This record gives sequence, structure tokens and C-alpha cells, in this order.
Amino acid sequence: MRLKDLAEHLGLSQTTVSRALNGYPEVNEATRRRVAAAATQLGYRPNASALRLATGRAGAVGMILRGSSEFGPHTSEFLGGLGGRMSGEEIDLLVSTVSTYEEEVAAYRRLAASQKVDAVVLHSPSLHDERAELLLDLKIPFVLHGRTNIGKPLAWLDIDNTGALERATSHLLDMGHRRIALLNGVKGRTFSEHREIGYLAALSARGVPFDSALMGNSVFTDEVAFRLTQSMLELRPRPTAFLAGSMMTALGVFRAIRQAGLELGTDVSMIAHDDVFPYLNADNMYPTMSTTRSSIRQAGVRIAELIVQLLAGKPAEDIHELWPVELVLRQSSGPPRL
Amino acid sequence: MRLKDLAEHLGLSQTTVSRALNGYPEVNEATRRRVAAAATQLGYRPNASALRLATGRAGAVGMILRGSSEFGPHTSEFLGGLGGRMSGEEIDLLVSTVSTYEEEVAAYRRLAASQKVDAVVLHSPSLHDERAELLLDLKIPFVLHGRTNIGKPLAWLDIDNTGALERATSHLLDMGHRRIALLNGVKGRTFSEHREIGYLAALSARGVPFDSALMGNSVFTDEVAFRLTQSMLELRPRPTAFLAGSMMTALGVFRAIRQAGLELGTDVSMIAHDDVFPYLNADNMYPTMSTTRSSIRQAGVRIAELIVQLLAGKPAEDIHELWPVELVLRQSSGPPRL
DNA sequence: CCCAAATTTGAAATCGCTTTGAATGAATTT
DNA sequence: AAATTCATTCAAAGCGATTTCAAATTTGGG
Repeated sequence: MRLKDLAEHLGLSQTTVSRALNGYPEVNEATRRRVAAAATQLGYRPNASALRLATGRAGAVGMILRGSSEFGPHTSEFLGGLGGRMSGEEIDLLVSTVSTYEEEVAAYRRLAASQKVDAVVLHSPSLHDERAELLLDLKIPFVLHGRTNIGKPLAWLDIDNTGALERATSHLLDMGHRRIALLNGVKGRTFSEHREIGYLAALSARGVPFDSALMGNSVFTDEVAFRLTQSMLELRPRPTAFLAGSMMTALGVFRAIRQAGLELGTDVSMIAHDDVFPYLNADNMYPTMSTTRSSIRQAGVRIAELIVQLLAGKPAEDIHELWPVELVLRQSSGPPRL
Repeated sequence: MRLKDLAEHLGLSQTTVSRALNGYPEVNEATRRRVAAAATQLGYRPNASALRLATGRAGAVGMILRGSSEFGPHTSEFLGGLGGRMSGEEIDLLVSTVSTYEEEVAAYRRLAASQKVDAVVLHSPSLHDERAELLLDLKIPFVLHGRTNIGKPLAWLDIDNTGALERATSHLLDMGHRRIALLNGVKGRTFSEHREIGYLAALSARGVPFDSALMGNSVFTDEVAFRLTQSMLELRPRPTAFLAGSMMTALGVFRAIRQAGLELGTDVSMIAHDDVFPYLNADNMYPTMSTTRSSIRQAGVRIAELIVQLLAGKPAEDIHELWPVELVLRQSSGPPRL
């Protein structure tokens, strides 16, 4: 069913039908209704490629994911929020996976040259992210999930990682903890660096010296966290509290604590960062988990909205959002055992 | 940079340039090289929409995900495999999220009518899946991840869930377990039913009666598994072994076992189904986890290949793959404590 | 050296839509 | 009643590729 067929069926020109369907004012209200009725009845939908070619809009936003390592639960939650909101705008989500940085660059160039997308979502940036520069060069609109400093204005949405870690660390210090371990994300990522800043700021505000043996940088997996925690628990004096970078990390830390014959919440404390996974609820853990919380899905939803604004012409330098992070105290954190 | 520009730059017609780039035989080898060189140098890439309109091929496959509930770790692993392989074929992945069945149906109709995709991947089918019938009606090619019985031939790839559960259950029975709990997926899904069949077959082969209190149907999340296991552990006589539907489930079961003061691998056994998540390795758990294993990522990769075959004209009825599932015994399963 | 065949190139049609600019007819002014 | 406006409608020109069909150029055989 093409526009032409629909037009012939109605005894109208393609022009009129097209206008009727797209809500142009210069079409008679009666014909508009007639057209709309026929369209739904016959199940007419414009051919996407033709529409895109004619309008110049791709009707899609792209997101490039780096290989298996990054396609974890965080990404899927984020994508869920982004895609859900996007579909309300009739915008598709084009997902590509790459395994190397070179491939990623090539993928962006391809997207730009073939005009497959109107915008992209850039995520997991480093402090000085070259991909952001590339996208500016390629003149392809984008919203960054996170922050980077490349000296040029760009649209971003981030959570206050520094503030979150500062509050969490301060809270533990206030309860008397002095040996606080930080299981942070991989080195170089902005969010990891920001968290480290918050952690260090809290320590130095109380005059507690930093011990590099208490800091680990790694991906957020159960497994790595388990091993890191295991070795940290062998230190003497042993850490009395852990700051876990994600709920996956928290699971690993938890296992290591149990394996060491210790009890979470009394022998050892933990505050984990919770991205709010529907299938891993801090409230339903045992003991319930103290967290710094910020829904990554909501971030996806909001970024979809920001993209719409960006495409509508809002200047990138006016699109900045820094979300506060809640500190939710539950059973897994308490004063250190003396 | 349009084809026209490139052609003018080279002093050739669009026709020749197009042919040169697309490997048609009737173009001089020297010009072909000249065109290719200019194209890479100037970074020319055909406009995706124009190309699609002209060829009638969408260059994309779609996948529709049901809301947050389904956008879990399984999906992201699968997508990683699918997308990775697909990008090698210059095929994009269009991901949509919906929250209700009605929305899903509407989404498929939209995809079909607007011709946004050349094929779709259907997943998590029920025993008699109406979506499969819809897709056949809409004449939109698809490969099913899983199986369904609608009396018509269709392309599918599935793992041998029945065989996996039969072997796992039999193994536990052979070691002397008589009270074996099954934490299965949601009722109605083909894979859940197949697993149940395998479980029941093993029981009845040994003349062990089925106890419905030992079977739970739910989504595969840590949390739900925790609660189900908790209540099952209160039964008397208590189950001595658990069959967990996924690694997420296994984490919940594990927590409940520990909380009950029991030890996994000695007091209680467990065999979990492992979809091979890179961030949750059965070998690195403590104790290491016995599993029925099949990589969901590999399934994604393979389905990408099957789609390519399907689009190349291979009949759907010739595209069937049933993958065996490995039983990997580790520390979490052993004879029951007497 | 000529003519037919093979090789190589190009002009124009096509894909299905949007949008410009013109045309039609009715309604309103003068 | 003629002149203007206004409200509707339509024919045709894009959008940027592929592809059909025809033309121009080489090549090869006699």
C-alpha cells in the first residue's frame, strides 16, 4: 500500500493525501477525516526509506556499544529507558556493537556519512574523550551520558558521582570507620575519576590518610569484585567498610565477606552504588543494602528527551543536567566493630 | 558528498560510479580503481535512505523487547552476539521496546507496513505463539529464538532444554537426591515447559513422585529466587537440591541457602542453567557452580547467520537448529547429606 | 581497412514520499 | 457584475541512490 494507491483509492492527489496525513492546515476538514479513515482502514504507513529520503531526517538515533565488555546490565537498562521514550517520538534506535576503538571511530564515520541517524548517544566517556571531538568534527548531534572536558560546549547528562562518594565516605567516617576500601570503575573513565575525587575529598576533610591498597579499579562484575575483596580482606588492619561501584560489584564483595566468615552489616560495612536494576533490588537483599542510588533507566529516558530538544534546535551548550544521587542507608552499613 | 558530486569530481556519470563501487562487471578495471580511490579519499558513503529506497532492502533487522521485564542480562548478551555478527554484514539492528502485548503487535505491524526492516528476530515464544502467526501473516521474514508450535514451518534455533533438565535431574537423582526443587521460568514460555518436561521425565524414570510444592515459576531474578528458595527451605522434609533456571536465579538461591545457615555443595546441592554471562562466571563462584551451559551470545551470533541465509532465499523450513546443552559438574552439586 | 561483436559509458526512469508553485472554484468586496 | 481574496486541490520537481536501455568506443576477424 503506497501513498499513490491510497490516493487513487480516494480519488485524490498524492499531495492532498500526504498533507491530510501530516496535519497541514490547507486541507478541508472533511477530506482530512476521509483520508485518515481510509488510511487506518487500509493500514497505510509511509515507506520509511522514502520518507527519510524526502524529509532528510533519518528518524533514528544511534548508539555504539563497545563489545561484550560494555554490553552488560547497565547498558541494557539504559537502552530500555532510552528506547522506550524514543519510540513515543517515532524515533528508532540503531544499535551497533564494536570491539575496538578503531572500529568505533569507523562506525561513527559510517553513521555520519551514510546519514543513518539524526543523532547519537555517547556514553562512558573518558576525562578527555576523543570520540566527542570526532562527533563534533563530523557535525553529528549527540548527547553525552556522563561528562568530558574537551574545551568545547556539548550536551550532557550526568549524575553527581563526586557528591555521592563524598557523602557515602563521609557517612562511614562519621560512624568511625577508618579503613574504607573503594572498588571503583576502570581508570580513566570520568565517572571513576569523579568518584575517586569524592572519596579522597571526604578522607582528607577528616584527615584520614589515603591507602592505595584499599583502592581497586576494575570492571563492575561479581567475579572481579570477589577477588579484589578477598585480597583486601587479607590486609591487616583489615578494611572495615567497602564502597562498591555497582550492585554487581556488591554481590562479589558480599560473597567474599561471607567466605571470610564475616558478617555484612556488623563485622564489615558496605555501601554500593545502585543503578536500580529491576532484577536486583537493594531492599530485598539480605541484609538490605545501603546504596547511593540513581536510576540509569531514568537517565536513558531523559536523554531521549534531551535529544529531541537538541534536534528541535536547542543549542548544545544549553543542555546540561547534573543529577543528584540519593544516599539510602539500610542494614549493610553500620558502625565498625571495635 | 553525494554520488552526483563524486561522479562530477571524477568526470564520470553516476551510473558508472555506482557500478564501479558495487562491483558490477561491465566497468573498466582502471576506472574502477580510480573510482574506488576517490571514494575512500573523499569518504563517500551512499545515503542509506536513498539506497534503501532504490534497492528495496532495508538493511536492518528488528528486534522487539517487552519492557523492562525482558530487557535483562539475557537480552543484552544475545543482542551483543546478534549485533556483532550483523554489523559484519552491514546490517543494522533496530531495537524497539514495548510494554504490552498490544503494543508489540502494533510494533510488528508498523515495522511491516513501513518496511523498516528486512527481517526480525522473535524470541521468548510461548508454546503456541501468536506473534509467530502474525509475522507469517505480515509476510515478514523472521528467525525464532526458541520454538513454538503453530503448525506451520518457520525458521528457528533453540537449545535442548528438555535434555538439559533431564540430565541434570537424573544426575541429582543418581546421587541420591529425592527432594529436588525446580526454579523454572514463567509458565507458558516454551523453554519453561520444555524444562519441566525434562525434569518430570527424569523423576518418573526413577519412580520419584512429583511434588508441586517443589516447583516455582517466575522471572529469572535474584530477588524472586531468594524468596522462593526461602519458602521452599521451610518445607519438611526440606529439598536437598535446587535446579536454578539462570545464574541470576542461582545467586538468589545461594543467598537464601546461606541465610538459612546451610552450606551449598554439602548441605544442599544446586545445578544452575548458565547462559554464559561474561560478568558472572560459574567457575569463579564460591563454591564453583555446577551448570547446564549454553552460550546465549553464541545463539545470537548464529541467528544473525541464519537471518542472512533466510534473506538469501533459503526456505524457512530448512532452518532449524537444536543445540545440545553441556552439563558441567562443579562444587555446588554433590550427594545429599544423610 | 571495414564491419560485427564485445566492452565500456551514459541519459533517463524508477523507488515512494514531501513540498513548491500553480490552478481551480467558491466566497467576499467593491 | 467584475475584481479580489480565500480555501482547496493538484501536477511536477525534488531527495540520492540503482538499473534499464541505448550509445559510444574498442577490439578482433576476415
